Amino acid sequence: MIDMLTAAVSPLLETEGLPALPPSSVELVIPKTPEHGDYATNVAMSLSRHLKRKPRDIASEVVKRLPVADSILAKVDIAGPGFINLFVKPDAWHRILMEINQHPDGFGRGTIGNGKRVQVEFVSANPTGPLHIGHGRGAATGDVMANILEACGFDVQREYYINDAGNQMDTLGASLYYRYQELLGEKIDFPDNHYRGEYMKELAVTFREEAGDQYLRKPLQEVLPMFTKFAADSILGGIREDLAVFGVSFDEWFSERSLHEQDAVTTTITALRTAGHVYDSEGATWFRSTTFGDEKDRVVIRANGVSTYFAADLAYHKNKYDRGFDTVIDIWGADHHGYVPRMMAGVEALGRKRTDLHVILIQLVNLLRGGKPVAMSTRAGEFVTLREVIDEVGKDAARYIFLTRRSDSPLDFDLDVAKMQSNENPVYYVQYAHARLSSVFEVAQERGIVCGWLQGGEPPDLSPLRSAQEAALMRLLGEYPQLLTNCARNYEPHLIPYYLHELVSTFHSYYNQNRILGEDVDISQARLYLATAVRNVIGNALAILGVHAPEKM
RNA sequence: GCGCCUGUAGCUCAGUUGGAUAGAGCAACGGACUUCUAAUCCGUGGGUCAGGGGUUCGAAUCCCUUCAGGCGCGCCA
Repeated sequence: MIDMLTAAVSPLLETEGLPALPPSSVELVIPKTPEHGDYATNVAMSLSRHLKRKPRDIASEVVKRLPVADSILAKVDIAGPGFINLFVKPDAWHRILMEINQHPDGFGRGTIGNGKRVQVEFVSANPTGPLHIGHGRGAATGDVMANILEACGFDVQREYYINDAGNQMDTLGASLYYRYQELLGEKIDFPDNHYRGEYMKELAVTFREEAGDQYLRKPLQEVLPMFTKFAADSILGGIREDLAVFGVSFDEWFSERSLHEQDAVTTTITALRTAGHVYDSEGATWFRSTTFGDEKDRVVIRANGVSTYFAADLAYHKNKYDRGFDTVIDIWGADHHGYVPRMMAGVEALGRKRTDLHVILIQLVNLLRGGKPVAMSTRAGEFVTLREVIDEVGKDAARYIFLTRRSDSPLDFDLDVAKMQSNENPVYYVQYAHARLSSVFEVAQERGIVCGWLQGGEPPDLSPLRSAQEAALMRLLGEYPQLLTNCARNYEPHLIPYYLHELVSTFHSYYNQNRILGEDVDISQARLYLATAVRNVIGNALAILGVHAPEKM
């Protein structure tokens, strides 16, 4: 459709001596009211400024060049200030159905990625405690973003960055050490700035089971590395397990420590120094991030000779690009937003474009129960873990709810609503439609109705699909590929739940008013074919969300 | 003090990147199961798009400003 319009408009532009249209300026919109056609475009109006002509005149020029006669267009109108309204022949909708049902898994898969290599780095929680609910939102967003990019033809890698360097690791090891001593009856004044969560006590019990009492009263310095390793390994193991239960897996678990071990931090700083982006001052080494728009320069090596976390992050991002990724997506908590400008500056200093890095910020999750906030105190080490949430409401509901908001706006997550098997819960609404559709085919089979296309046979005669409701349904189905492209281009996975809701609601309405398995064989066949397509697209979209599409509920 | 984000129906939020009469869900009220799943559907009410100014054919969307809320501003990670 877009190609056709562009083809009609371009010659007009050439005669006026103007450059060809950028593709984005020919936009097809689905109007709100049916009188405005199946599609509409505002090209005429956006051109009017360049051409210095009235929009309606341009519109009629464009319309004259549209190949109405032998195309999928039934009618073209000019309306309002210069909208071009396009009415599509039913055949066009039928073609969409065939496209879907002949390649159910391929439908919606696009090629805009063109095999470009993209890395999505997400969760990356410090291995100092179990994942909490906020990490869950990041996990769902990252995983689905990766699914979307894959569907759009990108070559995607999922990575978890393990912050296993720095003094927080020593703190972790010491925390375990103190809990262990406590367990063996020592009187310990547990230090304030250490990890005091309940999980640390449990870890001490496990440690004792494996190591016995041999470390009782041993000096901390002597045994710390072992305690640190044990704690980090166990906690990371738990994180992996929780993520697996949540349906999230990674291609690569990248250790921060490995960067230090390869001297990557030093190498990166040297490279930046050679390029003139690093200087010494006040005994420290600085990265001149102000060159690239940051508000002040940043220390990379402190006066005491120790490199900063940011220095490691520079090395890490250099490493990512060295591994051949064209684009890198980082998913961070929104409280890190102040960190974005310096990271962008770093990326540019490393010789990449700003657009080679995209940071998705994840806002807070407010956990509610029955509309009331669940008290969470990180200071006391008490928080609701991701695992507890999954165990209570299930993976599907959790994933879906995490994705029903734009990631940069805060999310209220009500445990009671997520569990509710009712219309208050958006997950069931969508899943129910899939189950309902599945059930139709089951009944069809019981009645001996043959759906040949399901076994690779020809589609039935689709001409009975003529009603406005059917057209609306088919148009929505046809929108799905465009939706995925939008999600990928704007890094916005939340559009999928909204799309699904609209598709499913249109279907439920249709289902209530029309009998799919009716008296008339031809109508039944055509409607079953439509139902097949609806089920395919719902299943497809749910698969991208990582939410189960049930046959029965 | 500076910076980023947010402000849309009673509540929670969308709004296709500047388009036509601003949309959903929940909550409220009234209806629909002898039928392929009522976890559904149909209908009703509900708005100064935080306020003000500007840009233009056209603004919830872009610019300026005021107000309100959240977050961030370390040689921490």
